Amino acid sequence: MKSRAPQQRRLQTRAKLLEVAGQIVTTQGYSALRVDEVVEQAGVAKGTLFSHFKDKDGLLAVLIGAQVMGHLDQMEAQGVPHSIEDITRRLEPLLSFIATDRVIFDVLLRYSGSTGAKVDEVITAGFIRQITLFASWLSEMQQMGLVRTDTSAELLAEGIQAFLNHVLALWFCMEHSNEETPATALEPFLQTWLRPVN
Amino acid sequence: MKSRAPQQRRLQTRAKLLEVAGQIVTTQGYSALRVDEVVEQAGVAKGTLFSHFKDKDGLLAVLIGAQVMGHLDQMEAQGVPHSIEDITRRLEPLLSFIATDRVIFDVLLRYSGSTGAKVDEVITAGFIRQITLFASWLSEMQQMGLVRTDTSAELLAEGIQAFLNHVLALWFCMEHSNEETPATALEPFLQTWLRPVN
DNA sequence: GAGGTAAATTGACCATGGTCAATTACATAC
DNA sequence: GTATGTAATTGACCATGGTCAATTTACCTC
Repeated sequence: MKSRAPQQRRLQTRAKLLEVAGQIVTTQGYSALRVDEVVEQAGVAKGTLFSHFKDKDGLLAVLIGAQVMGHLDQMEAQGVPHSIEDITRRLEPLLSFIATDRVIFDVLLRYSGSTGAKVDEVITAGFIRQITLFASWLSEMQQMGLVRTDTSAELLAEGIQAFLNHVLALWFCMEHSNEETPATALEPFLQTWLRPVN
Repeated sequence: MKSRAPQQRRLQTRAKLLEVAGQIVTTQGYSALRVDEVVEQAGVAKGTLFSHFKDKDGLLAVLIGAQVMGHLDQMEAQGVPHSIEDITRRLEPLLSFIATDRVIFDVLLRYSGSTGAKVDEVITAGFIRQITLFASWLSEMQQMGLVRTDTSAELLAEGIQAFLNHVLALWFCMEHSNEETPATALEPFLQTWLRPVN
């Protein structure tokens, strides 16, 4: 059960890997990231990468998690939405980010569950934070009579999550030649899900 | 635009591939299926498999699609549900099937969208049928006052789909040591989503 | 039944993620 | 400083899905 703290060398290696991977991602996109390219540019062996991250998705999860956290910061800073459409507006940047690349969606979905233990993972932490944020919004909006009160804010928050994933899944299956965005597809679901009863 | 009908030889090869693959799946499960094993047991070259199916998922999709169709037959045969809990009961077998293996869920999710064109694919056809079935249930239940009428049956049907995927995604992320099943997790969402408005 | 043509199949080859026994670098005790 | 144990890293190797130019097979026409 005892384990020493990691040495600086290890921290540097990890930082280098993330730096290189981040750079590749920003210039070429998530789906263009190759393990071989990362380790080559980072100047380490392949095995090293996999001693730092469980697998390629684990590396991606850290990068994606950071982006998601940034979006959550933005969302949180804007305060409680004034209406249901306002929720859609708040969600729009995050939705657009995920919609840019299927692998983002895949990684998020894979790590998404775990609304419970194992908070150590970045993605998991992001999801917990997201659900918590939604729930706090909804709780306040319930008190203001803006959303239904016959169901707990937590369940409503989870439902939003479900609809987010739904519209994104559809998004990736379609040719979206039209100007439809995931956010606009989300709106009717949120209305029906959250609108106050009578 | 002209193209001849496939020869018997081709149909036989395809049937053989599906037969072998189906057998492997039933004895070892979907996630244990290997392309090399299939082609070896089918007595054909690797390239042949990929001339019949776009990729490994394409092969899996045919097998999974058949199973899904079977479940839809069952569901349809039972007639319109008498209540919201009844919907959950109808859904339970399908849900359990998907819950047995992550790759089933992944394949279904990948091909799930396409509520539109390209009906040729098995999975797509299954999804369209599923949504249609849900919608017809809900339409009838609306008339009987069993589910809310302030939203179209089609949107409600899509929402059920979203919740199905949601509880399944959670299912695969958790250690389900407890006796919780995807179906029981689904119930509260369906209640909140469908319950008539006062 | 010869020749031509398109369908069907082949299998060597590639791309890519991931493994693990062996090796090197570091820290700590003496 | 030297020994010793552990952390960190290495890179040859493997597993597996997928490609495609070349080859074989079936069909059609004269």
